[in-house]
Amino acid sequence: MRFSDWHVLVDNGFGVTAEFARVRRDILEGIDAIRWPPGAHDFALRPADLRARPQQRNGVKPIKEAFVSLLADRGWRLEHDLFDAHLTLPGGVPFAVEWETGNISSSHRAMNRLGLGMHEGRIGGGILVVPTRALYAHLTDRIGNFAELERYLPLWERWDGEPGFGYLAVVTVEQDRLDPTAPYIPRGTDGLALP
Amino acid sequence: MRFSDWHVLVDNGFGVTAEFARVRRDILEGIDAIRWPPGAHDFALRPADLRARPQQRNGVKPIKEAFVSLLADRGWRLEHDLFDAHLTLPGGVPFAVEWETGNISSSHRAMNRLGLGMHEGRIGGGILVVPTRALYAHLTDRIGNFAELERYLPLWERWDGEPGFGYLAVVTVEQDRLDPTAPYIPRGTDGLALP
DNA sequence: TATGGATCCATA
DNA sequence: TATGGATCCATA
Repeated sequence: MRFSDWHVLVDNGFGVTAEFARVRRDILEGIDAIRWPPGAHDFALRPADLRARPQQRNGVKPIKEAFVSLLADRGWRLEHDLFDAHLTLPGGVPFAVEWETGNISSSHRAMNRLGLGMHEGRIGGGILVVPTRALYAHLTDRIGNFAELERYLPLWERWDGEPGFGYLAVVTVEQDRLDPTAPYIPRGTDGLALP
Repeated sequence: MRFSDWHVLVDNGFGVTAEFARVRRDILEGIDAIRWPPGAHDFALRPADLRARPQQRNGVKPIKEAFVSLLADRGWRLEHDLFDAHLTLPGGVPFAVEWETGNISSSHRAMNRLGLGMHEGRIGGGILVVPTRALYAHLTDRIGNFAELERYLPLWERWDGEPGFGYLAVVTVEQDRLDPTAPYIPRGTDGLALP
């Protein structure tokens, strides 16, 4: 999958550290590891067909697996009840990453969760990964997406400079290309996994 | 329906004004106007049956109708693309109310929407109405509820004292009583519901 | 029981 | 097309 943009909302200086360089590299490599169809060398998505009845769209559940998997390989801890993944940095401060392909409203909760984590001193910073609008158009309806989150960014940028709020960014991802011959990513509980 | 609690998160002094007294009265009367079954003198809810397959629960869509209707009668404006209802106060500042029976994550978005409205100066304050956990237990699964929102309140209380942030509260509501002989509130066909 | 999510609906 | 919502799912 293709990394699109990195929107920094809060940065107390962490963004220029070596620790950050490592976080950034892990996340970019995690995004790059996402492939479709299984075994492909990139992420080629079958376009949604909104005229079909019922509409044909790609499901989202399997998408993040390769991402989370790579982070785990890189030493990140996966604890579903906290954040998708977090890494304890040399200074002893956990840094969290949330991959958000739930409903757009769930992205609001994820941002608030990162904010609360910083407010309570449980994490020093975090990143939310969401689809661009161009990717969103082909996935399950109403999935989190940057375009819709964008007008709320000023609310979260207010945290910049507050004690405990070390770093916060929204990272966007997109398909490498559309391919009408690719299979749709299965939806629902049929349990398909990316390799 | 029964008013349960009024949790004030932000108050720049609005809470002691005559305008606030009017807002409060309208909201309390709006809550009181919610009845079940239709035509009843109170809100008597059939208990959810979580052992049945599929689970039997009450839908939420019709619940807020009487509330919103009463506010409209009291001069509040209903504009679905902004807030459920808002009232322009003598000072010229709109005050917003959101009735939240969407998913709990949608309650996070609603709080952020109120915050953004104050940040941008479009409203002077707002109120979010959500079910208590006791009401939540009998409604569509994962509906917004106070218990689950509670740990995030410190995040929104941080807005207190900030310019533009006049007033913010979370108001909770609950059934008057459970009644096994009452009909279930009908559900829609959203999400994964079978048609 | 508790929490994060995934999916489809309604309407402007 | 855009936004808020409503409904079940998976799993600890």
